[in-house]
Amino acid sequence: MQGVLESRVASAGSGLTERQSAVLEQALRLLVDGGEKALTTAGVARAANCSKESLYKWFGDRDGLLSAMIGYQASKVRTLDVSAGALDAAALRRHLVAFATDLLDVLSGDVSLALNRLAIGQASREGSKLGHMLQERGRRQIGRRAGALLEAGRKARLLAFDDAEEAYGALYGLVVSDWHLRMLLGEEPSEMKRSFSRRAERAVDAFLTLYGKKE
Amino acid sequence: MQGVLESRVASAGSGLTERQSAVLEQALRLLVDGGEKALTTAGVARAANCSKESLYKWFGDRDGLLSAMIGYQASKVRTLDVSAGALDAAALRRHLVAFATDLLDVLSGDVSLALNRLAIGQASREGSKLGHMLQERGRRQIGRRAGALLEAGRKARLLAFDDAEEAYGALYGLVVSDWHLRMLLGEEPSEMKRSFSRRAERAVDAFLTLYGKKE
DNA sequence: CTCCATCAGTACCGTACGGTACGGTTCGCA
DNA sequence: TGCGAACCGTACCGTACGGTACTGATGGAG
Repeated sequence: MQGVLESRVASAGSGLTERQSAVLEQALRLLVDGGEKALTTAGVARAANCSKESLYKWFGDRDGLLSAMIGYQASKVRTLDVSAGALDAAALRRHLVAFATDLLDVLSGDVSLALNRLAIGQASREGSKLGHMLQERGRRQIGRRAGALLEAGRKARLLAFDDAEEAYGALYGLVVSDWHLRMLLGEEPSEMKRSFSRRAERAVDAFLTLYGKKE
Repeated sequence: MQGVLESRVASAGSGLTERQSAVLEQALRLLVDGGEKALTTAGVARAANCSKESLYKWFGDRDGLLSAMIGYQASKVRTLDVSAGALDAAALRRHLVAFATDLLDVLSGDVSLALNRLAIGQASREGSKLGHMLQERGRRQIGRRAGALLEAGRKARLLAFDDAEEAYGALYGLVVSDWHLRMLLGEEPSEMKRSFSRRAERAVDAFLTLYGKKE
């Protein structure tokens, strides 16, 4: 009992035992390697050297396991906040390019693609609970970083926009375009990844053309 | 035998009998209503009043059925080509707005979302054959319309761009942003659809700011 | 040392699905 | 009228999965 408590404290604060986190790690690995079809309770139990009974005790249900996987992965990705230092045009551009590159890197990541595929596949049936989780934990998170960055740019009179949401949408669209969908559909991302930085710069330049304040 | 031949001729030229097209129609309906989980061979047979044996005879396999569904749906969507008349700035903008609105309408359609979800769910396992089909039959198609439109704009000295693919990517991103993904994840599109036309106009204005030739 | 909780491993159950086989029916054709 | 192909409806088979129950081992608490 006490042992469990210690482990729970030692974990990432997600209310998960180290053991449970390790199980989720293996489950994510299975999902990445073989898709949802490979994510069976027996498979997870075998891969993680635990019993199915424990799986059901910890996560209650297969859906509970999926939710826990999303929550666990989201808890691992920490988006560093923008340094609130004084901004000039060059620094803003650098920050925007860094944001764009990070965005492309995150979206093209193995685990991100696998979880998005999982949630999308689950979205048709009633609930789309996983979709909401991904949306809330993922987009909200990265949207906040972008929002803060854009707001800082406006405060420094380097950006001009009325609707921050619209500006963020334009930035996102210019950066990502249809690449995310193409990767979700299985297009090999190895070719793409090389041109990420160039793509990020081009997109940021276009964004600055649209929303940058000319002095 | 002859009857089959007649029916085949009478169909949309996809090499499909009317009966088979009707079956695919029911299959699409099942997929839209209940997702991939609801798309069972027995379910399709029941919904289409045909026997499972016929399903396997016509489509060979469950994957064959899925491929046939994508091909059938793609054959139904015909993208009207741009009228090659003389373009002025207003006409170009109108055409671009029409394209953007159509794009949003297509992407938010029931069947499109369901098929994309299906292909994405299938993408992790070996092949991603469905993903390639969707990519080829869907995006190529709509990309050609956009490409022709952009090229016409350049010929009329209304647009300026070096890389047509890049310009198309910018247009697509500005129009769609992350809405497609959000709809795929299950976000209710009823709210969104109302603002499609406004969104299309805003996106086209931004695109023209980026690539429009100032006179 | 004893008790008790937890957990791994496995066996088990019900169900549902993909795929096949078979009897009965319709319909074009000779 | 009789033949044969296509087809519907259904029954059937093997398998695989989600979920449960049981057994034995481990390890900490009193």
